[in-house]
Amino acid sequence: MLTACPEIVRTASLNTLFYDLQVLGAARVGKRYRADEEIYGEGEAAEHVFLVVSGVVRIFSVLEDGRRQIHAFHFAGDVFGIENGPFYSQSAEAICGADVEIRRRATLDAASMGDCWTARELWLLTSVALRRARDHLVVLGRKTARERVSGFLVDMHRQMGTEIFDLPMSRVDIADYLGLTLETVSRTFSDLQRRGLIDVSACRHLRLCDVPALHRIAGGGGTGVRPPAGGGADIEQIAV
Amino acid sequence: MLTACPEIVRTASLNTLFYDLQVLGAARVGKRYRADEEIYGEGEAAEHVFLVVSGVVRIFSVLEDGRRQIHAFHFAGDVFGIENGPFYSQSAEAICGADVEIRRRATLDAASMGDCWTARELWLLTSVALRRARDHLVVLGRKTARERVSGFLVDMHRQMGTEIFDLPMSRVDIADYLGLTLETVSRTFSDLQRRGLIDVSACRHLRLCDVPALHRIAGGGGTGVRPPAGGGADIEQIAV
DNA sequence: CGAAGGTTTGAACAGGTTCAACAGGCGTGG
DNA sequence: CCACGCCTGTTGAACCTGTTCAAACCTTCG
Repeated sequence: MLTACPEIVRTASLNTLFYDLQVLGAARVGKRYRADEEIYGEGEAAEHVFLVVSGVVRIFSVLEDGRRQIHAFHFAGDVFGIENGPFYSQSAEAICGADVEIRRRATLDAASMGDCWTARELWLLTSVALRRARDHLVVLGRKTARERVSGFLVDMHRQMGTEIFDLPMSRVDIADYLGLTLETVSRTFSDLQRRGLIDVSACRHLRLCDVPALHRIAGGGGTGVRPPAGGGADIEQIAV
Repeated sequence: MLTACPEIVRTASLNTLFYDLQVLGAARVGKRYRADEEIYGEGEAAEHVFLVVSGVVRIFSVLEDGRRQIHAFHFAGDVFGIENGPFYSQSAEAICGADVEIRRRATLDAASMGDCWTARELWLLTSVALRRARDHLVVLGRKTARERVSGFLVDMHRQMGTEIFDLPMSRVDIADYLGLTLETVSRTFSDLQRRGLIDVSACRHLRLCDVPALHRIAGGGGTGVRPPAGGGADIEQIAV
């Protein structure tokens, strides 16, 4: 830990990849984005990678007729914008005011060519994104509105670390993330409140009164089925 | 190209990663799976990686109550079963009789530690899987039954390379892949046939009469929106 | 204080599901 | 060789979840 470089330490605590780049002497650029400001658009040349320092970022695709699917929300410490091909395959926008560290992708590419550790770090980040995307596939393909919203709240709880928190995103964002309409999301919130599972004091301000119950409603494990503790050779008997 | 080792050449034509492992002297194991046979189950120790040589494999998750979501179908030349963590996060089964090459994951791990090229190959494979998963997210989250089925047929067309082909998977598999019920898939097939877009002679045997129309119905690009040819700085104006 | 955007709620509607019956193909066995 | 049964797929009808359209309700910010 290089105490001579406090900025490095701060970044290091957020993400290993950016720490590596720091050590390798990559030029450091930070930028503040305002709410709803575009960070990059689908199809643009993928020349940078990003690290959320504060705030929240949404990654999404839009169809010709305007239908939008949000793939992921990224919070402080999350890296996004890693691409293997020449173009960004999704768009990214800040949801609220957000500080973002930016690095040249060329630097990263070069680093990963010469340093297996960096290459494996890239792989790890992509693997985690893939696992999440597949969990999300199960949600969008097979879960009901109530299950989706409950699972989303459990995820937010895990992210925030507390039962009481403010949602950084609007009902529309949640709807576009969960493959629903904003009305259905709103109705489901009201329903969960009526059942005493949550407490919506100011539409963005939530209190989860019964996380285990929400977890149960979400079905399985927040999103998708997690492997049971302690190996799983006996799982074969459960599988269809 | 080592003509002295014909097996290597064959494998090389299918996949770079497995070729690398071959060169590195990894023990070669192949296995034939029967239809519906499990290859691995979610939660099992992830000790192998697989390459489809012939046949088709489905990757999926199952919820407690039996709801199933198929994440992907893998055809000849596709690698599957690559995991970053200790356990498989999905299950895999052969859809029809399938020949599969199997390699020890430990070998791959060792290779990727010492050889950046292998590490980057792993990253590439995971990146492609991620891009596909995200395209699939848009389909499951935002598309209608007709769009899903049309997009699926276009994808199969791309995979098979011809307008006439046999579907390797059942209606249930297609439904679980597209987040629909088998009845809806069947009805949509009938509907597309009535409109003269496809010709279903024997329930598995298809002829796509109008691929461009199917592509159009699918909305955007088979699945998801592909970047336009030749850069895309001007895309910013299209993005929401 | 007033306007504007985000949210809630209501009522009608529709796409897809569910349950159920039927059809066709294929392998088995008489 | 044909009959039977099983499995897969198709079709029908009722139903339901979530959507759509519309109005009212905050609440926040200028």
